This record gives sequence, structure tokens and C-alpha cells, in this order.
Amino acid sequence: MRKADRLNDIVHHLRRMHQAVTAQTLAETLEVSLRTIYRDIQDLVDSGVPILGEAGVGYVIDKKYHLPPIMFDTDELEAIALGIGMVSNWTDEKFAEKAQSAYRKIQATLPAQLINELHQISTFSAPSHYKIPWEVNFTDVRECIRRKHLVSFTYLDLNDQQTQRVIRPLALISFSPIWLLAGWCDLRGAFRNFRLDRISEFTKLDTRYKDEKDRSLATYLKRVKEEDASINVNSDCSGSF
Amino acid sequence: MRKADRLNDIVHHLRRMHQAVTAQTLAETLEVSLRTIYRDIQDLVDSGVPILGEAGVGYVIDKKYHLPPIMFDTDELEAIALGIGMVSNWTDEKFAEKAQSAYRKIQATLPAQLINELHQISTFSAPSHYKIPWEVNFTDVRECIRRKHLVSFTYLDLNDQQTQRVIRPLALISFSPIWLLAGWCDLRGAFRNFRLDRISEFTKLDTRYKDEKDRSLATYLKRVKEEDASINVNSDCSGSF
DNA sequence: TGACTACTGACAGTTAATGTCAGTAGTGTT
DNA sequence: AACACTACTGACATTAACTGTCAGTAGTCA
Repeated sequence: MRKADRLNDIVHHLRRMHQAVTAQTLAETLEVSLRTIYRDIQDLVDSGVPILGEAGVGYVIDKKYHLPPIMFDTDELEAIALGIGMVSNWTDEKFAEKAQSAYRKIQATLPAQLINELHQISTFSAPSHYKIPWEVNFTDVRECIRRKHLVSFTYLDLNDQQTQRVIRPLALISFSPIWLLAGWCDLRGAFRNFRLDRISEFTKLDTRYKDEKDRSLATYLKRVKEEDASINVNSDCSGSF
Repeated sequence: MRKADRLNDIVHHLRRMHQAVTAQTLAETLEVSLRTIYRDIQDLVDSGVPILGEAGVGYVIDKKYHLPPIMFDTDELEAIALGIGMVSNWTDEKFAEKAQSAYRKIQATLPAQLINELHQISTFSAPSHYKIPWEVNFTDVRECIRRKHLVSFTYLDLNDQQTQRVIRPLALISFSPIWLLAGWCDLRGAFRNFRLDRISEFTKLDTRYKDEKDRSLATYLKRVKEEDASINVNSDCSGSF
């Protein structure tokens, strides 16, 4: 990673965090030594970036600091385009449409020169033949998650036993080629995953649940990460585990 | 003078001038060699700064270059985040890093009210256990495609026959859980696909090929679309078939 | 007090940047 | 068609910058 990129990353990290960030954290995130972080911070401060360090606490950045004008580089553009393509191919029509409208907005802000770069794109996503179809309406599920509606459905478990479930839906997780619906099961008092392709008679219930810390998505994700350390954890990126 | 400062100076010089500025002028002003200026300009362009060079004239910069705040709705933001997560989980480390830096840049331009929306995200991508590993360096392949280098490799076809191939690499296509390398085979005089996980001894050849319309990516994509009309074609979205 | 943190200096090994030179190719002028 | 001017690339040796390690000082907080 180029030093210039790393400096950029440090600024972005500091801006994103509400609390102070320690040099140690930055060093681990960016995979460089502590000493390098201290030198980088000094470089940034010398260049006029308003970063404040306090011993025993960490670093904070003045949020009013205006970022220098930035643009996407070729690879970043390509990554976005590929991501949009994957979403289009792996979710439902409505979500795909949203992905593409987001992409059009990004394109609209690009200067002519970068638009040409789009023609050089070399990675594509094709709909997979391995894709396992599901009958639940993807958009409905997302709606229930967002509005915190309890849902009920019939589930065909891996032993082909049909059961009726009522859960608090928390998240949809793409475990290609399948999707998992993660939720808190009030009956069992535990987190449970359900394969989207094995759900039928999905119904939105009128009851809405209240946030409770030990039954929240955050707790679930934390639990999953602890259980499976082999999964490439990346808390930076909201769309990824 | 630090390199970071010099890059900044170059941008400022170009922005201040109304006419084109030659590399020679920049070299004298900044007291470095001509060669260094050319390298600096390349660095800037790689970082997405829209500088245009014309032989016999000089450099000009697109004055309105910057990433304006974009208004995404909640679904669009979620689609982008999910796409970035998928790219991170399905490509290599370097590409994943690019995806995430693009995501950070998008975050940085979001108005405060939209940042809260990020906490409402309900779709995630997990690395798939179905992922079929490949040994070819993803980044190398992309580099060869972009620079139009011929490549040679050993291919294990579906009958487990090993053959040696030389092709013009055109695109990488995610056909989850596998990746296909699409290319023009000079020997057979036809387009061919190769599964990335069956390629070994991938070598970049020094020979670079010229664009030829009937052997181009555009022609290939057109051909594929004609052959398989069942594939959800979307020409709006560069990252998708 | 002790744990945690920012920060600094020195030194060696490594990496990146730089200048020099030699060459290719596009542009505009004469 | 010839010419001057320019962007751009590659190779190579030299130099400068960066980096990690270690060892230390001093501020903050519970």
C-alpha cells in the first residue's frame, strides 16, 4: 500500500469514528508498526490536517476539516461496478434496480476522463447457474427487518421437517449460492438462521418488536465472529461480515 | 520537498493556469527532473486526478474535478454496501482493498443525515464455503487484460486433459462460485472461456496485442448475449452482463 | 499507583524515489 | 515532407525516504 493512500486512510478512519482512536488501533488496521503511525500523524499535522492527540486517550480529528477533492481511481470504479453487478445478479429485481440507480448517480458525477475508464472494465458478474431460487419476496423481508416487524413462516429444516416459526428478523446474509435470514427466535430464546429457499408462507405480523441489546443484530454479528474466527472479519465495511 | 507536497503543487499549478503547462515548465518550477514530473503525473492520474496530457501541447486539468456530495436513498446505500461486501469476499485481497477505499470515499461525501442510515443496513455478504479457490493471481490477470498483454498458461480442461494455451485475455467473469477468464485464442481463432481454478503456470508474455474489432471484448459480450438470451442482460451497468 | 497512551530518538535494513540516458510516438508549424 | 516540440516509456545506478525495532520520556485516567 502506498504511503499516500495510507495517509488518506488515516484521515478517513478518524473522521468516521465518534470517539478517539488510538495509534495502536490504526497500526493494526493498516498493518504497519506503531512507529509508522506516529510518523504518519506527524506528516498529516505538518500538512495542516487538524488532528489532535492526547496521551492516554487517542486521536481525534476536527470534523470541520474539509477533505481535499478526491476522485475514484480506475480500480475503485471497477470495484464499484462489479459490486453493483453482483448485487443485481444475486438479489431481486427491485433491489437490483436500486443498485443500478446508485451506480447511475455515481456515473453522473464523473468527469469525462473517468467515464472513459468505465469502458476499460475487465471484471463482470454473470448470474450463476448455481443460484438456488427462493420464493419469498426479498423486498418484503427487507421491509420487515427495517420496520422491526415480527414475521412468521413455514420452515423446512435440513431433516425435511416442516415447522412454523415466529422470529424477529435481523438481517439477510448472502452465503452464496444461498441467502440466510438471521433472526431472534422468541420461542427458543436464541439466534437462528434460516435458508431463504426453505421458507414458505412468509407473513408479516402486525406486532413490532422493541430493540433489546442482547437480541440485536450487533450482538448476533459479534457472536458469529467469535464463533467462527476463520471468517474474514472486516468491521470497516458495513456490507460485509 | 516531500513528494506529497510536490504532487499537491502540480495540481495547484495546473489549476491556476488557463493554458496547457508543459512538463518541462513544471520540472523547472519544482526543481526536479523531467522524468520525475512524468512519474508524478502518472501517480496523480492513478489516484483519479483528471489530468490530460497531449503531445506537443502540455498538460491541462479538469477544473471542476471533485466528488460532490451525492444523495443516495437508503436502499441505494444498502445496495452499494452489499456490493462492496460481495466484491471483498469474492475477489482477491488487493481488489477488496480497492473496493473498501471506494466505499470510504463514498461515505466521506455523505451528508450527516445519511451517515445514520448506514447503521440500518440489513443485508450482508459472508465468504462462501462454496468458494472454489484458484491459484492464479487475480491482480496479475487484471493487469494483463488492462495492458493488453498476451498470456500463456497450462489449462486442465473438464476431461482432465492438460494443454498449453496462449490467449488474448479480455475479461474476468464471476460465475459464482467460480471465475471465468474470457479470451481470444489465436491458435483456434475463436473466443474461449477458462475456469480460473483450472489455470496454472500463468505467465504474462511481453507481446502486446492490438485492438481488433472482431476479437474484442465488446464482440465477445455481444456474442454471449446472443447465444444465451436467458441471461439477464443489462447494458446500463458495466459491472454486469 | 498502575495501565494506557502519545511522542521522540537512534540505528539498520529495505523500499521507493530520483536522475540520467536512450528511445518511441503524437502534434503542430513551416 | 521536414522539423521542433512534446508526452510518454523502459532500464539502470544512485540516493533518499520509509519502516520496524528498541529504548526511553511524559501526560491521562481510574
